[in-house]
Amino acid sequence: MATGTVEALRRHGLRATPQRVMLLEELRRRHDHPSAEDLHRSLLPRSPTLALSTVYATLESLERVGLVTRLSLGEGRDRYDAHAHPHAHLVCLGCGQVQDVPLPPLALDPAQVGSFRYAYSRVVHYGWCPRCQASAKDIGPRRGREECPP
Amino acid sequence: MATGTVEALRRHGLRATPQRVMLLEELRRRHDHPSAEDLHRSLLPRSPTLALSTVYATLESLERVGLVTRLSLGEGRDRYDAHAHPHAHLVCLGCGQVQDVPLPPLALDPAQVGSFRYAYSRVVHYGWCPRCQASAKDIGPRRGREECPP
DNA sequence: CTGTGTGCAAATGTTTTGCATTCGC
DNA sequence: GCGAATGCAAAACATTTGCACACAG
Repeated sequence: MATGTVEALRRHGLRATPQRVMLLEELRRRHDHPSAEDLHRSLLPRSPTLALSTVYATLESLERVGLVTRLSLGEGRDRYDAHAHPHAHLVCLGCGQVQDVPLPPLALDPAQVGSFRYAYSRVVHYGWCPRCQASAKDIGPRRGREECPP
Repeated sequence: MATGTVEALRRHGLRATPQRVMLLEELRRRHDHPSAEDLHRSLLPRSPTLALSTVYATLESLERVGLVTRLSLGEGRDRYDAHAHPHAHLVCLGCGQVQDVPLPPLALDPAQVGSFRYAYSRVVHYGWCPRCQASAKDIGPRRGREECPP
């Protein structure tokens, strides 16, 4: 299993250090869109000298070559995702959990984009997960968002 | 012109303080999606004692009642938008400028959302503006993003 | 008058940076 | 061996918080 990861790194021109292999594997295994610190905490038992700044540096390298995507959802910290297939994200306004959902086809009118050279799009849906619907107002929205059209 | 702003604030249950009026007017006038500090810098000449923390507090109030939208585009600081009509954003990967574009119709399959209570969606398109296409590699991407499917 | 909003300073939390050492290739 | 990556400490930055005073309604 390490093999696939090592090859992926090399194929993208990155040196396969143990930290990078470990981090990419962890990120490919998880589907909860962890933050840099989440990843650091998860890996520390297995690799007690792993520095948080190395996690950041590694995530930056992986993002630069396209193996990882950074998500900024306005929670104060960024989340990371190593799942390649294009998808949208569904965020719970109560507890902040993020799950992957299929990407609706985006009919992007070239006229919209004007003279921009178009690269890609990101779609995020917001709503309330079952548990947060139940616990009603117990948990306030993370970083206030009550309505907001756009 | 101040009148419309004052009424908008009251209609949403907010006290119409000079700071709130000034800030909402500035934000409604601008189309460049300024950050809290951009706004503070713009307003300081007109209101020399305006505190940055007041800008943040005010933006939070305005966001809470839906008069303002906060955008987290992964630049390290958030941007704000007071234009109500639903729209998507088009971000230049070179210089970071953000413009409003029409929102493509999102065919959101209810099954996708599972048991979430759906609230709203955000769509961001990325690309290169004409000027950054020209100056090719002069300016690196803000906070590295070269490809990235999702 | 009452309670919310403001200004100021200090704290918080995340992400970045500088630099010596280690290690992949 | 060479250059890139790591670990550690310190810095930088945006944002939040605590609290006394001011002011909108």
